Amino acid sequence: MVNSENVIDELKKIVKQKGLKYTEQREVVLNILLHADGHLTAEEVYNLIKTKKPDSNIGIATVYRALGFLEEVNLITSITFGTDGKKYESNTKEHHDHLICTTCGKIVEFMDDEIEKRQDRIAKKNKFKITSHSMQLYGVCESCKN
Amino acid sequence: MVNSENVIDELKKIVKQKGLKYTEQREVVLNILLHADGHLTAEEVYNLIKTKKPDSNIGIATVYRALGFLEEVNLITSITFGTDGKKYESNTKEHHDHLICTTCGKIVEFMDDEIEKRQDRIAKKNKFKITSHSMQLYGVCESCKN
DNA sequence: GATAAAACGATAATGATTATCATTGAAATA
DNA sequence: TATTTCAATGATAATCATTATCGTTTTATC
Repeated sequence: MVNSENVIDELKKIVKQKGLKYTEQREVVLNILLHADGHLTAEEVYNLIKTKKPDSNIGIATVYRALGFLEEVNLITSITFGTDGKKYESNTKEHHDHLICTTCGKIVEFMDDEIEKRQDRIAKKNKFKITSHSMQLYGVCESCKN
Repeated sequence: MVNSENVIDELKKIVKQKGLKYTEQREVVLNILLHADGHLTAEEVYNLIKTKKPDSNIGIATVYRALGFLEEVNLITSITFGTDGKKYESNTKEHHDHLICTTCGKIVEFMDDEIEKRQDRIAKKNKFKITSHSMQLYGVCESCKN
C-alpha cells in the first residue's frame, strides 16, 4: 500500500521523464481517485472535482485526457462493465478482481493467488507476455436475492 | 458441443415460452454467430447479413435488438474490450475465457477448471449467486513480441 | 522576460447504441 | 380463411460517452 504523496511524486517523475509539462489538473484527477474508494466514471470524477474544488475551472475533456494519460502510465486502471462507461480506480491498492451484483451494482473486490498463478501459467503456455488482466464475476448479492 | 439446429430449436422454444413472436431476423442473427467463429460486433453481424443475404432487408436496429435478446436468453455472450464496442459470440462452444494480444488483436480461448472452481468458491464465500463471469488476460503474443 | 511546445477549456464532431413511430407480420381466435 | 391484436420491424432521430479541433493559457527552458 502506497501513500498519496508517493504517487504524486511518481506522477511528477513520469511527467519529467517523458519531457511533458506538469499541470495541476492531472494531479487533481489522480488525487480524486486516490481518495475516492470505489470505481469512478470520467463524469463522476469531473463532478467530484467541481464539488471539492468549486473554483477550479477544469473541463470534462481534460478529465478524459488526464484519465487516459494516468492509465497509460499505469497509475490508474479501468474496467468496463454494465452500461455507464469505463470506470477508473487508482493503482495504489493491491491488485484485485471484482464480484459484481447485477441487481444493485454492488462491487466486492477479491484476490486469489492460485488463480493468479494459473493465469500466468496459461499465458506462458500460449507464449503471451501478460501486461494485465481483468476478471469479473457477475451475480446477485445476498441482499438482492429476495 | 451443440449443433446449429438444436440451437435454433432452442430459440423457437424460448420465444414460444415467452409468448413472443418468431421472426426470421432473430434466427438470421443467431445463425451468423453460430457459423462465424470469432467475436463479432453488431456492425459486423449487420454487414455479414448484408453480404450473405443481400435480399434480406434487415435494419441495424434490429440487429442490436436481436443481439440484446439473444444475450438476455443466454444463447449468446458478449465481451467488451478494446475500442470497437461489444463483441458477441454464440454459446454453443464450451465456456472459455480469453487471452488477447493488445498489439494485433489476436484472441486465444482457454479454459481452466481449477480457476472455475475457485471462482465458485469465492462467490459462495461472498454469498453471491453467480450468473456469469468474464476474464481476459491482456498481453503481447509471440509474433508481436519482436 | 521571451519563446516554444504542451496542456488547457469550450465545444463541435464522432461513433456506438437506444428510442421513437408508423408499418408489417405472426399467431391466436372467430 | 378472415379478423384482430400486439410483438417486431425498418428507418431514422436522439442520446450518451468519448474524441478531435482550435484558439488561448501555462509551463519549462533559454
